[in-house]
Amino acid sequence: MEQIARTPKQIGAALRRCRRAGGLTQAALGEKTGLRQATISALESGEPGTQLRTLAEVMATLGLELVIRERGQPGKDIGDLY
Amino acid sequence: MEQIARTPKQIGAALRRCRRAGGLTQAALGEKTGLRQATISALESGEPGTQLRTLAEVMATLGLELVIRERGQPGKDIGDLY
DNA sequence: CATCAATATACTCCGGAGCGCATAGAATTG
DNA sequence: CAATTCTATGCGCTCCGGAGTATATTGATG
Repeated sequence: MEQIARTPKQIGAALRRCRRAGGLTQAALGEKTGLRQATISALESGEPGTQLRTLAEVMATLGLELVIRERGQPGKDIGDLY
Repeated sequence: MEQIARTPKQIGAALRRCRRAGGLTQAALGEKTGLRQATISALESGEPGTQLRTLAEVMATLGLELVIRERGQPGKDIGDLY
């Protein structure tokens, strides 16, 4: 499941889906990452002030990585979008 | 060119390559984004405290997007096919 | 419905980001 | 080399994230 994001809101939404896919609650993820549940909530809600450290911590714990690429590259992933 | 990143440092390094690929200086990117050149510098250096708003602003200006996916999906990555 | 789990909000405190501004240091070029 | 461009760093300032803690609000579930 590759999720595309360009804004903090989209990033947060994607992370939320990944967390839920792993059957975790915000509190549980907070435990694993050493972050407060409220911080997870803010991140997933797309608070633009959230720090990269928080994003990285959550991604690492959820086993995720980022691909940085130019916009609208119609690769094969297009199919995964719909 | 798809760049993979898991840490603020790797994110910053990737953005730096993208900026340079576009022939921009930090100052020029700062102009376009409304961010200080020092802020661009910090982001590219991988300061973990950098905010998502800064990342998003820079990505938008450079015409980039993120793909959030699970770590290490070797075969699925068709990016290196062309 | 009632209840319990999950998520969002609120408060104070502290630290650090990003601002304007300025400059030091590094890299590039002639 | 020197000269110029680019990048990193410093200071004072304001603002807000995240910690700790607690409580609302929302969402599932029986």
